[in-house]
Amino acid sequence: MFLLKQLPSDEIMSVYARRYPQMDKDQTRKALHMLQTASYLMRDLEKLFASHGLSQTRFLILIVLEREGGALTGAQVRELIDISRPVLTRTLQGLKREGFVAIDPSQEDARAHDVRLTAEGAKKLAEVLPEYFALIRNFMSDNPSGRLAETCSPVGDAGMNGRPGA
Amino acid sequence: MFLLKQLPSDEIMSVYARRYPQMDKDQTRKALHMLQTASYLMRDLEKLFASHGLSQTRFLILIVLEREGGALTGAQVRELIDISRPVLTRTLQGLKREGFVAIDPSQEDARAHDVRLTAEGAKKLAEVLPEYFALIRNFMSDNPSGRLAETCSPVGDAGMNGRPGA
DNA sequence: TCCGTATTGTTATCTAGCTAACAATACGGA
DNA sequence: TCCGTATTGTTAGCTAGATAACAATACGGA
Repeated sequence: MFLLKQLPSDEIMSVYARRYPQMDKDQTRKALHMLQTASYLMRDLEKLFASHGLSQTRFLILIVLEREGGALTGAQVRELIDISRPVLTRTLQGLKREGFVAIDPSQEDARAHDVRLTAEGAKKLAEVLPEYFALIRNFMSDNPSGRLAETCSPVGDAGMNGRPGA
Repeated sequence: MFLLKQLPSDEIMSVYARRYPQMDKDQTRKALHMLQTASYLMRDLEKLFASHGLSQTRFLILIVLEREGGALTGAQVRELIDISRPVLTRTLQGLKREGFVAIDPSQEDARAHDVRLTAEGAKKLAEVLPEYFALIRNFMSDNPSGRLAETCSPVGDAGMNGRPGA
């Protein structure tokens, strides 16, 4: 997460540009703005997920299980989602405990487990997805992607979660 | 962090668009791509910071202290960086322990502390910033901001950190 | 003045990511 | 065959976020 409330002013950027020749002022401005915008969106999404007893990672796992249809082994899940093995283990155990996925020993490989979405898990997804898409739509219309590479507005301590540009 | 390796195909997006009328296909695609790109950049930055004994938050604190010149109280730091008070406390204690900031009781307010950058802290910034700007420049030229709202390339398990589009 | 409320910073405790180290299993070449 | 190496998943222990609850201090109106 990158939660600098106010991105560096043009003046400050120029100081750094002079001091560090490897800096590209325009690209840096775009990158910082992207980091900031994405961080706010991630935080909003995490909040939505949390209100449904999920998290970004839990949600992603359910989504890819639904997307792939049948069962996946842990290793296959990790080909789709870039998380460490321990995080996958822990997250799957939680999802299983709450009934959103079923985990059985794999037939082909005694080391592996087959993971699949339960009816409960599909229900949970169906419950979250409408709000998920609505959140993204609202966020993106408040933070138009044109602005995504443009603005660098000094804002003071604006309202709306103290979020600049929201 | 949002580390879905392969964003949903256009076909899958269409399925969801049909099922959930509140979804805006194009905005959703842009949002997911931004989340993915920003997550990879954040991870690269964290790695860079870690190699210098810093973290995103530690770095941001040092940067705003340098930017503001003089001393700031904790509350003032939190007007600039959107983190919780406990995180600020803990992070400042670490930075103090390692000599990057000095913390003294505030003259005007017995509750508050004045935080300022030490020479060590400034030196650390000067050591990290060239690599920081170089990383951003390289990242942005590998992930052009045009593509930032465009692509949705199915990629398989590409090399380069398994990162699609890098 | 002085009491209620707000602010500042800290502690305790939770979640969620990571790496390192490990056991169990699979696989392939001598 | 069978031994060295890969892979799969787990455990232990770290860092870094978050909230809730708290003590100390500030401040403002009765």
